Amino acid sequence: MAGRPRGRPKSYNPDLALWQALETFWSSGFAATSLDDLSAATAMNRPSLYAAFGDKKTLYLKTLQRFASEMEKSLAGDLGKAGSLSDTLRAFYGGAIELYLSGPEGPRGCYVICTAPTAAATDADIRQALAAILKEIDASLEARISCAVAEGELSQEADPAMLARLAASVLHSIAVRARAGESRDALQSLAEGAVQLICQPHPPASKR
Amino acid sequence: MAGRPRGRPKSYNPDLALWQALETFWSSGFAATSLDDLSAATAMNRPSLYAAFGDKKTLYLKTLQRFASEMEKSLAGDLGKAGSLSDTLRAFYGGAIELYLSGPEGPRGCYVICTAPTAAATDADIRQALAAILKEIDASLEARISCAVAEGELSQEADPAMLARLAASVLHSIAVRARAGESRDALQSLAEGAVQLICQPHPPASKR
DNA sequence: GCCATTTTGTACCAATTCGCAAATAATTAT
DNA sequence: ATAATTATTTGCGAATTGGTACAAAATGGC
Repeated sequence: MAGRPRGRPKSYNPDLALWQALETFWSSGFAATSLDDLSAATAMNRPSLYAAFGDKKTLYLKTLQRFASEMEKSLAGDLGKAGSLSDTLRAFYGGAIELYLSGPEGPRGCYVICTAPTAAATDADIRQALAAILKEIDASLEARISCAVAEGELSQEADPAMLARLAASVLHSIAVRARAGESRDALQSLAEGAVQLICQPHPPASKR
Repeated sequence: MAGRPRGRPKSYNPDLALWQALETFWSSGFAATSLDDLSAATAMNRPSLYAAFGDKKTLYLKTLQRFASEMEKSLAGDLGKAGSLSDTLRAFYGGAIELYLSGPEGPRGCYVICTAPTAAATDADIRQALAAILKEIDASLEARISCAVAEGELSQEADPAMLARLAASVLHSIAVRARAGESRDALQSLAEGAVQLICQPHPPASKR
């Protein structure tokens, strides 16, 4: 049962509020988002925000973790399904493009790629969080591509780690291009080009 | 001769000051950089800054243009030299990596890719400037790759516009990865992988 | 009913933000 | 020299910033 904790009940849903904060940062980035903005978006007053999530930077780091965990779920879903590598990658890119174009006030790209780098140069914690997420993307793709090599879908000569990092690179670029206003068609075409280049039967990128 | 303009002479060098402002934005991004920071970096007091470059956003836009024009010079240099496409691309990526890792206080990635997207979602002017610069990178690479196709270095089946956008995508990713702290080795290896994938003799990415 | 506990709401703080007005300084033109 | 022109300096001011102190409110335990 667990019952209620003890004192006055929270008037907000922590998971929801965290996501609302994330969306606010997503629009304006870390520095340009004020505590007033966050307070308005979450319908929590400042002291509640502070008590629940710590200071602004701590809250931002928590939204990065939250996005990473949502992304992980989605990655596992897209990359985990049965099907050819090319179809899997198409679904992967397709889902990302839809997400990146789905902002309530226009396209906004990837939350992490488009907001964290700015703050990463001067803040080691944010830099580390960004690096961890990039690594996770690389690793998820590498796992799926290794699989394709093992099953003979890709040549044994193919280098899964390298191909994964290249595939991730196109994702990063799509993230930025979406926020810059590129059309869905242009993004989808870029993704398709990446799929064809990566999934070709005779890979040129021999291990060095 | 042109002589001196008329009144009191400027005590600053506009080109230098613009670059100093750019470097300041490069470290902290648009929103986190204050006019005091800019004033200190340029050794200009606030009203002089304002008179010379307009308000903060206008100044930022001018630094984006400045970076784009420097980049254009550098691109023309790297991509314009004689040599195989693969060597040309190696030089292109190599130069970018050195620049991205060369920050006075640690690696800072690409100025445009790592600072403009954050502000681009809410500011149409910045978004437009970003889009223009992305387009310019694509176009420069496409010109060089078209050349390679015309000279038979790449198959006639190759799609220069697509390959250019893929090559640019890897550049964008390197820009972000550098700021996230990836090692020079990792970045160079990624670049080499991109070169090999793009410059293979039998391209799979047929035009659609 | 009364106390302990937790959250909320209001108000406030010191510091910083961007932008500008007005006076001062340095130069050229006449 | 004097006027005209341009840049710099000082200092302001209204607004916003991130963060907190303190009292009021809402719950559970007894």
